[in-house]
Amino acid sequence: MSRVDERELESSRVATWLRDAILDGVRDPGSKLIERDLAAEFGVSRVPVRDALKMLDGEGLVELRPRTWAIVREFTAADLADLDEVRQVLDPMAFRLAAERHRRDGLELLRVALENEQESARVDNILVSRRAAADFHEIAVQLADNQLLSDLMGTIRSRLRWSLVQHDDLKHIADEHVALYEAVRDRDGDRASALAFDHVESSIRERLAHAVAVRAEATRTVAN
Amino acid sequence: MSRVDERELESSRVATWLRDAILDGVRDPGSKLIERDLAAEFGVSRVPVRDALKMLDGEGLVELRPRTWAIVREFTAADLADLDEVRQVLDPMAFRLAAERHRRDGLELLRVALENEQESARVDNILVSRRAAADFHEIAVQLADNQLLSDLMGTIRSRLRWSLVQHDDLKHIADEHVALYEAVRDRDGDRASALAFDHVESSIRERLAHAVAVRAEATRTVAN
DNA sequence: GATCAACAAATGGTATTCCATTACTCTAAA
DNA sequence: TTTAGAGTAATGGAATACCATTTGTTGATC
Repeated sequence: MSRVDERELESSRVATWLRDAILDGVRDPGSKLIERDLAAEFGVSRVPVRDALKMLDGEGLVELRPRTWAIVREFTAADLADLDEVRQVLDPMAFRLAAERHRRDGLELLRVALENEQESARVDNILVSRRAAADFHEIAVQLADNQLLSDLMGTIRSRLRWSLVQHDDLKHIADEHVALYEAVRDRDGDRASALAFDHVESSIRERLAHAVAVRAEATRTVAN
Repeated sequence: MSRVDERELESSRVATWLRDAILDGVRDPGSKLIERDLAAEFGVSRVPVRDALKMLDGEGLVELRPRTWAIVREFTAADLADLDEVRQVLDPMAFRLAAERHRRDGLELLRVALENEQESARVDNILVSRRAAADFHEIAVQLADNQLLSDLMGTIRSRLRWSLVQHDDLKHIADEHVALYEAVRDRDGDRASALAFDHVESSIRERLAHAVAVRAEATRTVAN
């Protein structure tokens, strides 16, 4: 039942394994990623590991320097700011197009994801809610029906997932998603676009508040 | 003098070779890319060829299906439309940020690229002018000082280069670049953004006109 | 004549091996 | 004690070999 799909490539499995390890914090930013070690650890040869590292490099999760070991990408505040700026143009575009172009079955998928998100946010199931929120975004991008946009979003997906760990006002996010859904459903591109912009702005504000809270907590701890 | 840099990776050289072959039309869209053949043709083993195909897959120039041969990506009208839509949000963003953040030495680079473009457009040097126009865009993206934006633009650079082959009103492009440069120089983000949007729109119109002209020509030829 | 099955050829995925380059360490000299 | 340098270990890049999967073709059957 839970047996792995033999058709999936080893390199993809290694990539998934490594990606989760990095995003779950098992591998520290800046730490070495040595092909031979990873290969031995995962039980494959170096070739699929190389391929996997290439993929993660494309996603921006690892830094692949020529002729020396790769390292886990260190995300800085500047990286987060860059991501926010890009989202501020791509998310409105995605939701505008989704509103203008969605078909009935696609809208239904969006609705289901939204319901999952609301329900899990209501009962404070952080992991499921985060996942559903990510699904909501992803489905909206699909509805936009622009393959290049989907590809670009795919390359920043891991970064996004990483940035989401930074804050967690799930109910607030779910509420904004409700408004976004309604704009898409009503085929109101302008409203969807504006809401998406606001959504990014509010997530930026929330992250800042979160960072301040963490810093205050740290200061308090030091003081004691 | 023109001796190759031995420090550059073999895979990068293969990628450059293949990329140029595809963009120059030496390899037809849809044609097979067989690792063994490419390796023999370029005189290396399959390994760097595999790596190169991975890179070009990331750039959207080749389609890499699992367990069977890769093919040269076939660009459709839909692909061009997708590219235009993405440019309509990323280009304004890039020029707005470039206007707001540029430093003196960066602006100087932009000015030099612009002068090259104007001069070569004046004497109808198509190749140099296209190259300079591409440089102008690329430098502007650098001035925007957003690493993620640079990366995303990098992934669509090959597509852009491909789409540029479709039209060639060089002087018109150069004129619009002059206006863009002035907005950037004046640190007028709003104007730069609006001009960039118009710039994309006019390039879309021009391509359409070009396509219509080509089709009319074809019809005339058939009629004779 | 069309269709499907089986076999053969071709192809990409992976493992193994070797090599050039890089990073580390230890020693000796200032 | 610090620093420069040589020697050594470690690492990624590339070549080669082998295997599983896919594709193309041929022939038999309906």
